[in-house]
Formats: sequence, structure tokens, C-alpha cells
Amino acid sequence: MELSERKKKILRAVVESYIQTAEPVGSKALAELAGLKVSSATIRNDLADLTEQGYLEQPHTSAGRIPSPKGYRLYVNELMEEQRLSLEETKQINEALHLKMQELDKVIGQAGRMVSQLTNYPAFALAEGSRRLTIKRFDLILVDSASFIAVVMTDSSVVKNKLFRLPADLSEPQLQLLTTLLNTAFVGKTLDQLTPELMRVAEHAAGGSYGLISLVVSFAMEVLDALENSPVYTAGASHLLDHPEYQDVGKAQKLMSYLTEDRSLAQALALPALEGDDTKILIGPENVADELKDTSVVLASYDIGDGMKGVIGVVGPTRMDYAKVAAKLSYVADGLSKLFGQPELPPSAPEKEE
Amino acid sequence: MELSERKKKILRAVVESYIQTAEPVGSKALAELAGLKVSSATIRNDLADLTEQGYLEQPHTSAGRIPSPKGYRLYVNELMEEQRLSLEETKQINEALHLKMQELDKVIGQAGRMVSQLTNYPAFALAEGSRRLTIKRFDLILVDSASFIAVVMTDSSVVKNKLFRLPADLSEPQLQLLTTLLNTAFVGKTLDQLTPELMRVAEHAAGGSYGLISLVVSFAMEVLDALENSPVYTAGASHLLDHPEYQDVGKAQKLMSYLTEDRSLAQALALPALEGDDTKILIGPENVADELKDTSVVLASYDIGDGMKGVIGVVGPTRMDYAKVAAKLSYVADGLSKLFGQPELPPSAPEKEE
DNA sequence: GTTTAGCACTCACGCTCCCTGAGTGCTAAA
DNA sequence: TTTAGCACTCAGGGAGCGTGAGTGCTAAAC
Repeated sequence: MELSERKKKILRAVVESYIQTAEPVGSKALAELAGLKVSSATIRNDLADLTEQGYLEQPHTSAGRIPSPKGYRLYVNELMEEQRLSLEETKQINEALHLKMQELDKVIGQAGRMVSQLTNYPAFALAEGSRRLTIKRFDLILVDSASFIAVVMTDSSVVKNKLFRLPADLSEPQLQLLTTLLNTAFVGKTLDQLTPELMRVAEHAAGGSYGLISLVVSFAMEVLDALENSPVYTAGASHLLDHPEYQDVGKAQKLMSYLTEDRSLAQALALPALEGDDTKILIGPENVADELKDTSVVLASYDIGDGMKGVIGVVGPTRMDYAKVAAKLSYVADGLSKLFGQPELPPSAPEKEE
Repeated sequence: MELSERKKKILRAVVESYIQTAEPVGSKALAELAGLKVSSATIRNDLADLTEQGYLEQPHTSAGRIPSPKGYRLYVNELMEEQRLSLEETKQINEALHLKMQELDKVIGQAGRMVSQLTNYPAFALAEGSRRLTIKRFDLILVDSASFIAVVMTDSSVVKNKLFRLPADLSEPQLQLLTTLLNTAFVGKTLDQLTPELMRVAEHAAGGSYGLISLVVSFAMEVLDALENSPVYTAGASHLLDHPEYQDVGKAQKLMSYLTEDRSLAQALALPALEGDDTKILIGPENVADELKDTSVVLASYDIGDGMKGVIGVVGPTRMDYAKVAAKLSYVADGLSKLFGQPELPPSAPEKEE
């Protein structure tokens, strides 16, 4: 059954007032607040209906109403107005987006911290590849006769390196040979194609070179593994305590440790975002994880390029300023997409063309 | 004035009981608890003396005594017995110490997380170089005609790389030239010796190569800067809420945001450790930062090698199990020192000598 | 001089009781 | 269908009170 216009107006007013004050809203307050020209008694009747239909809840008989998850859902779907960010807000975000382009994981972590700061809620960030990665090329750099640097580059254009120190001597030609071998045998293989047998064969071809092949390939595997299973970064957990719903230390404690410790589980919470494209809002019981049953999550995803997607999100009480948070989040996500889209030649030093 | 044996025993009993229970300790409880063969009345007299001398405090007239910072200090200096870790505990730590050798900053962050988990207090970790770093060598790897990888290695043997994409063509000989130039002009220079003039000169020598020199050197400077001013990693802030002294959300909130946000200030808190060698304990007002006035900090430092030192520490209420925490911390620090001391050939793959 | 027993005193904590006021649901009139 | 009126409910806050742990002091015992 479709709600009447007035009831929608009332529901919306309840939600917005409750978001602001965290106090149950009464009929009298609503009569004055919303542009309704009816008396509090009328509103009371409507409130009773809305409560019966499950959109509102009553903490106790003699208190006002608060929105139920169902109420929030309706609000988010139909009643909420897209929040436009103020000039100041966009400026603030734009400034924050001027992050130094560093290694991918650092940037992701920074994005999380930024979002947390912008919204005053705990935030998390993660990246996920939609496909299996492979190594595109290997390079070995001789440092001195007892050490060399291995540089590997994935097909997603991430480059990682590691310094190896050896117990024995090493020469340039040897290294050349190894490089060639690596580049023939191990390029273009996904993580589980890099089998021990493959290594043994290559090792054999290399002759007696102290298992260097395995050493470098193990490193490459670590790199692939780290990229494919990159962790979830969380930031600003302490912001939880800003909000009255977490004055109860026990509650705060539970949620907080879920957010900061349980990294593997935290991943579950972002999966929904990887399907759709734009901003997603998950309200209370809509979350799969039990720990988030009275918590809401707002998610936005962005494009990293090379088949990778990033997700940033914010966690907070169901009484959350969805409009504002969603607006900020999607603005940030857009910004990040653009950032990753542009070529690597950084804006920091293009003016060197004298 | 030196305290009598009995008074010391009493003080110690008060501290240890309070550390366990977080409840003020009364004379009767003490009479039974400590191996003192005197009555509660006698103890009351001693307690009164200890209170007068500032070692103990009384929350209110009809409550027992709790240790003052001065009392904790005496306890830590003279009365505390070195805690020996149980077999299980050392085993647990040893297992945790098997961290994958990754990039330095990752390892440091992990160490912090580990310590927090071991002690159930928030922990932080940082690294600090005692000297100015320089770049030891540059390598450029041509990927294709429009991109190359720059690899820089510092004199502390840290290697970093970055992929550059270019708007224009590039050839192997060009790159060779650039490499030589970089290795002659910019090696061995500290951050502030890498002046714009130096770059301009080198740029000139390189001819028209799109400011590539500056690009790479800027990257090198970023690397040096990041290493010299590496951030403070904090972990497990939510553990604060485990302890009754932070049931007051306001307090917890304050300290927590100090720990997690205010990274620059958090550095101040670790400086003391960089002077001495072994474990350091800072009790309440001994801390410089105002936010830590009723908080204690336990610090341990370890050797990273190449002139770098690491510090790990733990933050908690003054009622902290100093003996245990200090023992764990110094055990971990020792472990880390050893870990960094050993050659890079990792223990993970030495068995490849078929 | 030190230790002990005894005793009066203090005061946080938890309990109940009570009042207040916001907010409700219902009824009857407009 | 809306409104005014009214009785009812109930959380929250304050006052008052009893309890008990713990104290300081005094006077006797060692």
C-alpha cells in the first residue's frame, strides 16, 4: 500500500530530525517543524499508522518515534534529497585528493583516512582485482658481487623490488642468464601456475646457482599474492565514540574490534559494492555480518585501472546522515577514479621544460 | 628518607593488588595478602605514612589506597621483580616474530600490531634514522618506448622503485646516458644537497630529455624524505576500552584520537627511547604530552641496522602491569634486533640445495 | 618504641520512592 | 477527516536512607 503524501512528509521529517538530534521525535515537534498545516493530533494518528506498518519504532510508550531500518530504507530510496556539497566542502575534498602518488596500497590507506576525516565516521578502504594477475617482466640488477636487486612488474603495471644478499659470489653474465630464464619461464603465469615443478626445471637449466630462481620466483609469488589478497585498511575507528549510540563502551568496543582487528571479515562487508557501480547504502539488518546488525554502511567504488577496483566505505550508526555521507563518498570516489585514470607523469613536476 | 622494609613490602603489595583488581586496597586485605605478620592496625599506620610521603593516594576518606605516580615509580625502580615470561608466552612471541620480511615500513607496522595483541594495550611503532640518508645508486629499466622503471637504492640498503610513463619516445642509449648522469651527479648526496641548481646542471648535460632527470631525482627525494620522516604506526587503540579506567567515553575518546590521529605529536612520545638503550617506562606526569598525563608508556628500542633504530611501545593506564609488559616488550625488541641483524637470505627458502 | 585491639566516624554506593513532564491513545465534537 | 480535550504511561532525575568497607585515633599490651 502506497503511503499518502502527508505520511511521507512526516516520515521524512522524523528521519531528518532524528538524524540531527538522536532524540525520539514527538507529534508536537513535528507539527511545528514540518510545513504541515495540521494539528499534532492528526499527526499522532499518522504516526500510529506508520508505526503499525513498521516504518517507525517507539523506544517506550511515552516517548516519541524513531525510524526503523525499514523507515530508513524508504527514506533513502524515495524521500531523501540528493545532497549537494557546499563549495567549501568540495574544496576541502579536492585539496585532500591531492595525495602524492605513491605505491598503490599507501594511496588506498590514505583515501580511507581522508574519508574518515571528512565524514567523522570510521572508514575503510580496499582494492580488489577482478582477474588473476601475472608477472610481466623480471629484471635483476647486480649491486655487488654478493647482492642483487630483483625487480618484478605485474601485468597490472605494479612494480615491486627486493634486495637479496647472497652467501656467495655472483657475476654479471650469470645474472643475465638468470634474467633471461626468468623472463622465458615465468612470465604470464598466474599464481597457481607457478608450480614447484616449473621452478625445479628452471633451476636445473640455470645450473648450480644456489636456488636463486626459486628465491626470485618466491618473491614474485608473494607480490602476486599480496596484490590479489590485499588487506582492508581501516581508519578513524575512534570516531565511533563521537556518536551517542556508542556511549555504551561495550557496544563501541565490540564494533571497534570488529573493524580494526577482524580484517578478513571486514572484507565481506565491501563485497556488495563490487557488483554495482555507484554508491550503495546498507542499513542495519541488511548487513550480512552479525556485528553490523545495528550499523549502517555506505559504500562507493572507483576504478583503479588495469582490472582493479577500489572500494571506500564508511561505517556508522543507522542514524547516519546518509545524504551527506553518500554525496561526499561518491565525490571522493569520482575523484579517485580520475586520479587513477590520468597518466603517470605527475602534476607535481611538469613545469620543467625550460 | 629510606623506607623501612615493611613499608616497601606494603607498597609493593598495594601496587600489585591494584594492578590486578583496579580497586583501592584496604588495610585488612593487605594484612591477609602480603606475608606480613602484623595486624591491620599496624598496616594502617604505615599506610598513613606512605600516603603522607606521597607514595599512595586516597580516592576518598573511606576508601582504600591506590598508588600515586611516585609510588609506581618507586615500585618500578626498586620493588618490581623482573617478570620471567612463561614458556607459552615466549613461544607465542616467537611465532609472531616469524613475520615475512617485506618492506621495512610494513614490518614495523606489523610489529606494532603484534605488540598490541600480546599486551592488550594500544601500541605504536616507528623507525628513526640517526643520520642523514643518501642515494647509493640509480638504475633505469626500459619497459617500452614510452615507459621506464626507476630503481633507487639508499645507502641504508633500502630499495624503492617507480614506474614512469612518458608522453614521448625513449631509447635504450638515452636511458643509459641518463643513468650514468644520475649516478655521477646525485649519488651520495643528502636530501638538502639535492638542490634545484644541481638538477638544472644535470638536466642541461642530458640535453633535451623532457626533464627526466628532475623527475627521477624528485622521486629519489621523496624516498629519502619518507625514510627520514617515517610515520608513527599505531595499532589496537580499541584495547583502551578493555580497561576500566577508560569506561568514561570522553577520556577514551580523547586519548584515542591523540593516538590515532595526531601522528606528529605521537612522535614526541617515543623520543625518550631513542636515547637510552633498553626498556624505558614513563609514568603519568613524567610524559611530556599533556594528553598522556594520566597514562603510562612503556618503550623498547631495537636495532634495524644501517644506522636506523626502531622503537616499539605500549600505552595504557598508569595501573599497568609494568613487569609483564616490559618483559614482553624487551623480548620482542630483542627478537626484532636479531631479525634485522641476520642476512637477507630468508629462512623461508634455504632448503633448495638439491 | 612498636604493635595491637577497640571504637567512633566518614562516605561512596546502591536502593527505593516520588515527582515531573513529554508524549501517547482514545473519545467526542466540529 | 480533522481537531480539541483528557486520562494514562513511563523514563529520567533527585532526595533520602541504610549498608559496609575502610579509616584515624586512643589506650592498653608487648
